[in-house]
Amino acid sequence: MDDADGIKPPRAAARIRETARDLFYKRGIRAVGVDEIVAKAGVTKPSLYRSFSSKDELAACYLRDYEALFWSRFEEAVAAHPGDSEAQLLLFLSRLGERAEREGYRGCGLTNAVVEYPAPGHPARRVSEDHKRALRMRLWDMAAGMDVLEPEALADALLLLIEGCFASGQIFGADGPARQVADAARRLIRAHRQPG
Amino acid sequence: MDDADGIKPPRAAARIRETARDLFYKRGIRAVGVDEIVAKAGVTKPSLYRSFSSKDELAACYLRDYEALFWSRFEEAVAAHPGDSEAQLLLFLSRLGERAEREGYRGCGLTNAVVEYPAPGHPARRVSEDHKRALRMRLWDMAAGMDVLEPEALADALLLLIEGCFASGQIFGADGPARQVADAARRLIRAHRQPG
DNA sequence: CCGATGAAACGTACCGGTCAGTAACATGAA
DNA sequence: TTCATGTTACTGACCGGTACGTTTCATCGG
Repeated sequence: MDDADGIKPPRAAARIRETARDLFYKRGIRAVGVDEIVAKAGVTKPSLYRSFSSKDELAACYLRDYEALFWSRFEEAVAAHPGDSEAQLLLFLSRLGERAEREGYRGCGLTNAVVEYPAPGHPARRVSEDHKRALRMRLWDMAAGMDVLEPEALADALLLLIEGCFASGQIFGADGPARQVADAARRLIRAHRQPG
Repeated sequence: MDDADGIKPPRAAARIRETARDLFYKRGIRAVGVDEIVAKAGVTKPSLYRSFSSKDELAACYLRDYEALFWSRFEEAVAAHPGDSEAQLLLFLSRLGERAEREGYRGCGLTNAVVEYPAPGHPARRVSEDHKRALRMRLWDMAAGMDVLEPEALADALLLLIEGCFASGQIFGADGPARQVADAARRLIRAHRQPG
């Protein structure tokens, strides 16, 4: 038995995924080697390559997991204010602003992957780009329900604030600009209810 | 004579700096090895290490060069509208928005370096953090001259837009949210002239 | 003019270590 | 048995970094 409580440890692939998620997020994908992943996961390299065809594929898997986490947070805020897309977004942003000021915050794993892998078509980049396009469309839908004059422009401006929060959070840490994200969004939404 | 036109080619250190700037910006610092830099620069590795104590130091040098380029663009916009900090900033942002949509745009080299090097105290990260703090203070000064109620909050919100433009430009390319940065800033400034 | 000298800049060849990835085989449980 | 996993050892390429020999050239005394 591998565990004193009699609880079976996760299978190798699952342990690798969890470990990769932690290491890739905290230190970056390129900075972490597969040897360290398998060592920290308590598995071996062949086990990794039995479940993932390459490190790039493992990175893509990490990003898909990360995206699922992102949407779960997003939908949680949406569910808290049914039918009120402005309140939904502001709740999401206020929570994001809090997270971005916490120690160890490293921004958005998907955005970071785009920075780490500029080559078009890279598996990791592809996952990230798809996600960002989906987020943009989702914001567009939400902005359309906010009674503003140019919902498309507002949605894009909100996306700029969000990405700015990701970046600023990991640059400045506490007491940085990230805390302004929800307030800035609120003012921006209001401004978009007036012409020009 | 080394050149048919009688023009002496740049010395090794200068060629290395130019080559490193291109490669580091386009592909990322971690992704580029010193072998490739010296090969493309037409020099050899010992020449690199005679001028730079390490790759990290070369990266820091690249970022200092990058910062100089950033400020030159910034001050150019400032000089175009003496005494009008709002016009100064909006000009800078409209130009930034244009650049961010161009092919090959890779965001801000300094922000990218923070993503690539999360470890505190890393030479590259230190240059980037210092720069971002300086930019934040500069924006704070400019916002103070915009006749708004909370210049500090406005400055931080503008910084979020700027960082969002850096990120979105390299994620979406053309027709992305980055083009909204100047317009969003204009609305945000106006919104900060009203209470709440 | 001459050849010697020293210093700076440069290149050849190499170091140990780490990278991602694999082959062959052993173990242990269902 | 079957099947997931671990063990060991390995590959070839690449990593950042360096010991050491070579070229270049200005400056000298004579």
